[in-house]
Formats: sequence, C-alpha cells, structure tokens
Amino acid sequence: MRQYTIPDNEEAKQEIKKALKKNEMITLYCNCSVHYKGRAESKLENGDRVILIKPDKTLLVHKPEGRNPINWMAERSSIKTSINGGILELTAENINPRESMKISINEVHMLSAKKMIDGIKPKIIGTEADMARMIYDKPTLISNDFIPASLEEQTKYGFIDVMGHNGKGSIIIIECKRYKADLNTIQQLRRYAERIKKSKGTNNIKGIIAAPKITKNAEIMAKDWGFEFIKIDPPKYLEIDKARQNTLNKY
Amino acid sequence: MRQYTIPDNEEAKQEIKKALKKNEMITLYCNCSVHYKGRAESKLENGDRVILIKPDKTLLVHKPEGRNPINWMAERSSIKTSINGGILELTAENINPRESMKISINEVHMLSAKKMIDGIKPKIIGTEADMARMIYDKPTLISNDFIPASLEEQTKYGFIDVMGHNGKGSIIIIECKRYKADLNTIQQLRRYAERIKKSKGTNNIKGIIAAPKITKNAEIMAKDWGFEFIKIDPPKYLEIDKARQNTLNKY
DNA sequence: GGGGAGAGATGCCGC
DNA sequence: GCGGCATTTCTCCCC
Repeated sequence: MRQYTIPDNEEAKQEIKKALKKNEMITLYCNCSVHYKGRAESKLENGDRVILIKPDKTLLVHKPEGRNPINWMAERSSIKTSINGGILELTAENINPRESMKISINEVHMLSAKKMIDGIKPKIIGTEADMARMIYDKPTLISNDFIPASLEEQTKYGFIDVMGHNGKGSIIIIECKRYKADLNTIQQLRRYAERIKKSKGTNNIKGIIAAPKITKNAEIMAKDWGFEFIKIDPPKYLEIDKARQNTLNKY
Repeated sequence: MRQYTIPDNEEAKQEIKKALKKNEMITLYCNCSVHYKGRAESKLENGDRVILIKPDKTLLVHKPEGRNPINWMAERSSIKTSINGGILELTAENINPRESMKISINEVHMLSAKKMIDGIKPKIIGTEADMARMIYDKPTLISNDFIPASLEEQTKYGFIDVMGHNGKGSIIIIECKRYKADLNTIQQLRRYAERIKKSKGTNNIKGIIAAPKITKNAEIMAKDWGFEFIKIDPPKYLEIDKARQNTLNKY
C-alpha cells in the first residue's frame, strides 16, 4: 500500500508508472480535463475527479455525482504517462474497438496504489432467469392446464423464457420481465409467436407476459395481439431455495 | 485532503462519519463482503474491493476488474457506520425503490476523503441525435427526392428520428442507429409504420433504417417488411461543425 | 412520476 | 467473433 498526498506531477508520474507495471489498483484524486475519441467523441473540461485504474487496465473517470463513470476505457487499455508543460498527461489506447483517451491533470490531490486479489463472484437471486425457473417448476402460476416443456429455449430469433402447451393442442409461450413489461416486451413476444406460426404452420399459439407490472400502452398492445398479462413477482431467496429443494427431491 | 493507511476499524469509522457529514468524496481500499437486497438480492463473499462514496451519496463497490461496480446504491442513500465484533459495518438504505446494503469490512487498507467540486458536463458528438440532424440537414444522404419535415419528433405514434415525404404522396420514416441495427430496430420501425398506417388510413409508407451496420436477421426482417437499409456512419466533429455552420448561415 | 428510447451502454451466453 | 438479450441497467426527455 502506497499513498501520496499532493505529490508533484513528476513524483506522481513515477508512482503511476510503477503501479501500472505491478498491475496495482490505482486511485487518483485530481483536477483534470478529458478527451475521448473512439465510439464517439467527447470533451470534458477541467474539474475535480476520481480516476480509477484497475489491475485489468480498465480506466474510470468519476465525477462527484452519479453511478456511472463520466469517461472510461475498456479493460486491457494501454496506458502511458508523460509530462507536458507541467501538466501530467495520461493517455490510454485500445484496439477493437479503436479508441483513445487523453487525461490532462493539473494537480494530483492524492494518489494510492495497492495490489488487490478478488476472484469472488456474487450470487444474485431474483433475475428474469429465476422467474422463468420458478414458473417452470410451478406451472399453476400460469394456469391449471399449463404444461411446461422447455426453459430459455434458444431459437434463431431469440430465446423463449418458458415454452409449453395446454394438452389440447395450444402452444404456450411466456415472456418474463422482472420489473415492468413494456412495448418492447410485447414486440419480443410477437416476434416469437410469428416465427412459430410460420415454422409450425399453426395459429394455435397463446402468448403470455409474466411480470409484476405492465405499462398502459403495452397492455393495450398485448390485448390487440391476443396476449395475456399475468401478474407475477420475481422470486425471493426462500422461494427459490424451496423450489430448488423440490427439484432435488424429485430425483 | 485526509488520508489514512491501515487505520484500525474504530479510527476508520470515525473518519468515515466525519467525511459523510461533510459530503466529501470517500475512497476505501478494503477487504469486505457485501449483501444487497432490493431490486434483487445478492451476496458477495470476502475479497479486496474499492468502495467509493460520492458527495451525492452514491455508493459503489468495485472489484479489481470490469467497468461496472459489482454492487452499488443509488444516489441519496442514507449511510450509517457501526462496529460489530471488530467488523466495520457500512449500511446504506434507499426508499423508492426500497433497497438496502450491508458491507462488512474486515480490514481497511486505505481511506481517503476530500471535498470535490465539478459542475462541468461533457460535450459528446457522434450520437444518434447527431446522425438524425445530419440527415435532416443533408437529405440526399437518403435519396434525391427525400424531403425531411420533422426531427426527433414526439408524435403520438412514437419518437421518430427523421420523418418526411417524397413529394409524391409517400410518407418516409427513418430510424437511425449509431452502431448496428438489430431485430429491435426493425420492430421499432414497424411499430411506427403500423400506427401511422392505422391512423392515416394509408399504406403508402416507406421505412428506412440508417446505420453503419445491420445484423443478418435484421436485414432479412427488414426485407420482409419492405424496409430499406441505408449504410450511413454517424458524423465526426468536423462534419457536425460544418452542418451547424450551415444551419446557422440559413438564418 | 410514468412512458419511451438511447447509451461511447456493459455483460452474459450460445452458436 | 456475431447475435440476441437481460441489467439491482442508467440517463435523458417528453407528456
């Protein structure tokens, strides 16, 4: 762990070089301007920022507000340091997509660098895939005659969250949304329905939207296309655990 | 600017409290685990992380890789500190959407805090809106008879990038994409076209996709629906400046 | 605040 | 690599 408060730019440059070489996590508090050119072009005038350079050479420029970096470079960027007329310059380059960034630092308020280890991945529950699994495991959430057949089925035109039938010749396809179904959701379902109609040569297809909420316009469009909206919340921890247990108990 | 290397947890707690009160930008290098519950549920086991707490009370937990935080809380979160069995705990709460986070910190490797000022917003060029403006200013990019009428217009049919006609009774609607048009793009255009057909009672509508690239399937679907794909790149700095100058010169 | 759509979206998985 | 799509998406803008 190395820390420097208000180093002069030459000292900062040396420390950054060292830390980059060692693949350390680098944090800079500074006043800087940023130019980016690549997928678009952007110019950010002088202001106070926090710069994060990660061991994988992801570069983030953060303002004092907001969740997202105001500028960034994707991982594996090639980062160089130099001093030009007293200004500390960081340049970063990427190929594919071709992009470059120049950060002009007037003053470094603070610099820290440290080796970091973290191979841990988070467990997340309550995603759309979890919803689909819940419905697959408990089809009565949809209807008493729903018989699920496949989960997250890959078709050429996208994957269908849950697919099945009603035992009376109707194919049932379900699109899950973890928050709110919108126009896009209906279009998605419509695209699947059209593909199946075409490939199976049947009109006997029932489309279902499973979500906790739906926008007004999406509801109208769903009705227009004969789709049904069923209010279903994404699962919580315990329900998931129970469902998994049930699945395990079956075998 | 205050910096502390390997403070004990009690000292770290006091400093964090102070910095929170002063709305400073706080950075923590630490080993911690994270629990999140709200829009979903997640659990992240112990590892080395960088925690950023912004003056607007956005909280970010960053791993040594990747552009996005592995866990976060939206701005205005209410953050509290405590020590429990030697573990430094940060809890954050938000209402609307209801969410909470608990970070359990084993050891603080480094802590820094500083007041930051930055009201600057970036200028970005090369967005979809820039593309639409470019086409509006130079309609021959589309065809020799295209007469643009509206730009980025909120119609009751939706948000149509560029809309116009060909002087011979055909309505022309253009959907721009700054990178690659996909199935979604076609569906979007299709939705607009359908709504206009319905409300104007005409079939004389030409849909155009303007983008540098298009996916294979999107191209097939576009042909199915009689839409035309025109390869157009988003504008660069100089072209934009020229276009703006032209627009200015007109008035 | 809801609804709709873009973003320098990112990230994941399947082919 | 492309393609399709979810995301604790975020962010902006309009109604």
